[in-house]
Amino acid sequence: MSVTLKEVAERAGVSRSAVSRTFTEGASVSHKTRRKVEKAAEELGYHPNALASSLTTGRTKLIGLISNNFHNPLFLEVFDLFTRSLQDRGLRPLLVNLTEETDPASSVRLLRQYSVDGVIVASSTLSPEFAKAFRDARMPVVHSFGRFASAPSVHVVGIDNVECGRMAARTLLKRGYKKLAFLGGPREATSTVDRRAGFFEVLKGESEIEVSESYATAYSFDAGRHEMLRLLEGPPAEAYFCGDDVLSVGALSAVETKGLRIPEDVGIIGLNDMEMAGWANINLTTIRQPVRQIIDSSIELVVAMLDEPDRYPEARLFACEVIERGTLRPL
Amino acid sequence: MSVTLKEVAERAGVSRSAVSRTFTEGASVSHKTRRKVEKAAEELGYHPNALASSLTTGRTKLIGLISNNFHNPLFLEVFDLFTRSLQDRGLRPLLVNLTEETDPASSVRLLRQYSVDGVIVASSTLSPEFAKAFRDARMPVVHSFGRFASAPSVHVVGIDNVECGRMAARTLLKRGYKKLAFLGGPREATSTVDRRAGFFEVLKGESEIEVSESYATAYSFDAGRHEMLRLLEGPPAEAYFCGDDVLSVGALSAVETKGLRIPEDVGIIGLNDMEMAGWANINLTTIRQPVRQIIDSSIELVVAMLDEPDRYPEARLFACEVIERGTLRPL
DNA sequence: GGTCATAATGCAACCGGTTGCAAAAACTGA
DNA sequence: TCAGTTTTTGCAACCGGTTGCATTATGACC
Repeated sequence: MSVTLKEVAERAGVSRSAVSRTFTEGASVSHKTRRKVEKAAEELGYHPNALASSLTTGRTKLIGLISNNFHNPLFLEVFDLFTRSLQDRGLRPLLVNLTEETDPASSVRLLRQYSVDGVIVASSTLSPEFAKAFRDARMPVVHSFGRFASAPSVHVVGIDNVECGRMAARTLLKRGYKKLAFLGGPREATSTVDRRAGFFEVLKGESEIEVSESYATAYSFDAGRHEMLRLLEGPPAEAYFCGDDVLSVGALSAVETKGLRIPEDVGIIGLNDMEMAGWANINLTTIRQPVRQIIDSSIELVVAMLDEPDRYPEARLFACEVIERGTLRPL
Repeated sequence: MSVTLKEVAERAGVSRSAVSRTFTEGASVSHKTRRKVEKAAEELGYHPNALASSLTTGRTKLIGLISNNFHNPLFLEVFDLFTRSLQDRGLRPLLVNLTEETDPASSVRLLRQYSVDGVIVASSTLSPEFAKAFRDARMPVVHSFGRFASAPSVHVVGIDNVECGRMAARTLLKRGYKKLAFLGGPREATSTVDRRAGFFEVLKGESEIEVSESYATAYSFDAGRHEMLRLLEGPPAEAYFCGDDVLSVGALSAVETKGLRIPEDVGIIGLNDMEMAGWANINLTTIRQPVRQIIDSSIELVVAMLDEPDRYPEARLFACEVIERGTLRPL
């Protein structure tokens, strides 16, 4: 089948060890043998078998990348960045699609079978417990886009969703909206809970501000549109803080369908700043989540854990920022 | 570190072979030992190391999934389906993001190092040569969404882009459009070339039909919008066949920006039927590519090649269908 | 109970590498 | 030239499994 170490060794007239050493960084080989080996390897078209070597080195350079967000356009960007960054560091992503049907425990088993060096859980909707299952199995794990906790049980890299809620509230207040609403994602999602909390925290103090809340069943276009259509059967709020950008786009389309103008009649602010939010026909005012930084930091963290498996769990938070576009009335 | 075969064998009081056989489908083990082994394994929390076994079996159950389409929303659906289907068959996707910078040869090397059982190249813009590099390295490979060829050099699963071009032309003719245009994706992409060919083939015969053509620099929103804005500086065509759906959405937004009505002033037909095309605020008439079928078929094919590595290359084509929505005038 | 076919088991070699260790080779300085 | 030091090298054991083969245990049948 494939060319092996042994064949190269024979051709080069050296021992197998010598060949192995030629291909291991920092091993002791003389120039002469190295050249002989490289020549033989070249002629035979030899490439070391990463899996075989992982057996003794204990490193596969495989990173499990788990997500359940295969319907959120933001995650195409997320996958793009993750795969690029991992590749740049010589790591390979083993992708796991966590569907409703798949048993969480089975993904732990799976990634253990493949002896991945580390695991990145990329999801804003999964509970911290999920990532913890990997830690319990003694695998380095980082929860990206996960919920901030002041005493995290696993490494978390993401944003402070509560603060995002506050930010949204302040942004709306500053623009003079009096009748506000929170249009959240699924109630169970930790991100929904936190964003709501921050939003209401700021508004609670404000007299003469009216706030209402409701929830879409998913972070999706259809759910957002559906819920907004329902809301618009009654008198609308002046501005909505929507669970995320996809939800916002759904809500926007509902508003248009009902013949209301944006931002004159109804204002909308989203969260994420997915690429599409900037498209001219959507032009969504939103809160940007620094995706690239979160991803780079997640990878750094998981890499650091390779050498330091018992590293004390930390939460890394990145600041978000409001991106002004066309779905809120100007200041 | 991790529990091994040997430890289980010792605990169960049997040989290592016995343990190995307990975990291999169809091996000969008595009920009694099997039970002993299972008990010991359970107590120790043993799980076989897939990579170690791959060394002797020659099967890793790893499938390289290569793509360069990390900016096309359709591919989020593609990745979703690929990962699910692979998982359902007990295969694991090793994702490779092929960027402009990455050297094609290096991805061959990479996937060879990880002894993937097979490779799926998922891209409509890559040349058939790319997939061929894997075949030359004697790896089972399937080019999904690749270019149809009557004498394919590697397995191709996809659609007949020429026929799609014809289909678009006929659809526009049937609606009585007289002044048509092709707004293609990048000139180099085989899909662009083929779609154009089919489109013009049908229209060439038609007298009193006026056709023009131009190209966007990428299958992207910005490129589509940019090119359409440019076109709209002159007198517009009555209807455009756009390179794909993202391009179409960009074009749509340009049309709206210029204050023209859709479909009254300008008609647009796309290709792909990505999820977003059905969103109420986009509502794009388009040609649906049967993504699920293409993916299932690709996986079937690559699985079949595991047992039959020299299987004669074939091209599998799936029929497309026009999805009527709101961007073309009705019949 | 004895013969024979069949099923279950363990041994040992192997998959494609790595690595500790001791021996050999290559330097160093006097 | 030689002892002492450093580098390079090969041996052999190991990583965590699988598998062909010979041996032993089991069961069927008379």
